[in-house]
Parts: sequence; structure tokens; C-alpha cells
Amino acid sequence: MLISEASVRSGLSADTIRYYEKSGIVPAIDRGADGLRRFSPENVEWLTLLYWLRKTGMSMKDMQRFAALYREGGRTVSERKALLLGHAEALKRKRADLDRREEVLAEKLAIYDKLEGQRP
Amino acid sequence: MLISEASVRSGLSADTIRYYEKSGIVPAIDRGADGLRRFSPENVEWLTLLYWLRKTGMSMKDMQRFAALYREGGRTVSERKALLLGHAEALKRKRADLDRREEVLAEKLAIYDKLEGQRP
DNA sequence: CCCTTGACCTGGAGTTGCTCCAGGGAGCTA
DNA sequence: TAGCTCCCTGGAGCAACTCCAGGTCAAGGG
Repeated sequence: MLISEASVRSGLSADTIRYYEKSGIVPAIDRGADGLRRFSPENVEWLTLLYWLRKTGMSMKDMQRFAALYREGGRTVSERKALLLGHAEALKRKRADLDRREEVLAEKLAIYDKLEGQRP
Repeated sequence: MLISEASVRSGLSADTIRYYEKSGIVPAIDRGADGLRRFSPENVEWLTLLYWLRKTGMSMKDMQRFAALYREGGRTVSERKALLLGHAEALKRKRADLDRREEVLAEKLAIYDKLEGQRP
């Protein structure tokens, strides 16, 4: 399939897919005789995984590491798992952080509200 | 107080404070005879509020709008409130999003885990 | 009195993770 | 033959900082 379809299926924009290819976190995609990229279903699966890793805040650097490990083959599985596990934990911490921030902000705003309210 | 102290108290780095001043979301800070910025407690309060707005994901653009409204004085209070309310709602949506993403990622990873497990 | 140290200053370059655009080509349709 | 759609590349632009070079100034030590 062409890049537009791969884009719709993975959730990544065409620009982002090309950017990811350039950055080496997506393997070089096969080209047709016309020079256009042809994506395999496996390519799209990989893109989709990247989409979700990115959406949950994984950095390009970590995605690059992950991709490099993947290219190295089956013997890097445990390392990959560790990386993903680390990511999952970072996510949890992030959410806890967000909760805390929301609270603090609410406090700040309550104070602000009172100050503002003094001259209605 | 000097910028280093304002930095510690507000949570923003000195560089960020200078950047915010340049961008107009912090008023021009008074200078001493030595040319160094002298922050008033009010300055620091403002910086701290910005710190939390930023931490909770408010964009520079919105902070600029907020600051502009503030400079316009008391008659913009309701607009400011609306802006902050909108921000609070965006935050909520953001957290819901994050939750959803976490779920989807967990699914993806479970699948990935199974695939990987096939060749141990 | 000179020299070093430390905090601060400015302007500008670098970073991340895209996004957009100019300029160009290939293939289909009418 | 033109117009349309889709794709290509290289490079510029963006947000929100962060870092750095090169310079100023005051206080403290020898």
C-alpha cells in the first residue's frame, strides 16, 4: 500500500512516517518501480506500535534504541522487554505527576480567584 | 531578590525567566543600578503561577493572552476566568486521554509480548 | 591596589519532534 | 494535451526551552 493508506492505518502522518524512516526507527521501506514507497502489513504494524509508544511519551532516542534492538534479532528480547517495562513505569509516574499538578494548580487558582474577587 | 532566588522560589530556570520576560508574559523586571534584575514578591508569585500553568500544559500563546488580559486590568477578570476554566477542562481531557493511551499501549504490548515469546 | 571569583548580562545557536512548503515527476482521465 | 491526484526530496519553520561565548561588575583575599 501507499504512504497515504499506511498513514491512515497507523495514525502517523505521511510526513512523520518519512521522518521516522530518515531517523532509522522505521526500516527503509521498499519502493515500487515508480519510486513510491510500498508498505507491507508488517511495516504498518510497526508504525502503529511506534504511534502508541510516541503517544505515551516515549522519546525518539528510546524508539531508536528499541528499533536497533529489534534489528539485532531475537536475542535482544529481554532487553526490549526491559525497555518497554521502563516505559510503562515512566507512564505511571507521569500520570501521578499530572494528578498532583492538577491539584496544585487548583489550589493556585482558588487563591487567584479570591484575589480577583476582591474588586468585582 | 536576584534571578537565582526568583528561580528557586518559582521553579522556573533563570534562562526560562529571561525567556518569558522577552516573550512578554512576565512584565519587564526592574533593574538595580548594577543592571541586574530585582524581583519583587509579586513578580515571584506571577512566575509561580506561570510555572504551574506551564506544568499543566498551557501553551505560551495562552499564557501570553492571559498576561495581556492581566495587564488590561480588572475588567478582564471574567475573560481570564474563562481562559483558566478552559485550561482546567483541557487538563481533564488530557488525563482521560492518557488513561486511554495507557490501556491501548498495554494491549499492544501484550500482543507484542506473545509474538516475541514464540521464539524464545 | 590588583586579581580572582561568582553572579549576572546579552545575543545567538542548538535541541526535539515534528509540520509545511517549493519545486518536480509519474500516471490516469477527458 | 492539459489537468488532476498522488508521490518524491531537501530544507525551512515552529514551540519552548537550554546552553554557550564573551562581557560587566562588585566583593573578598593577598
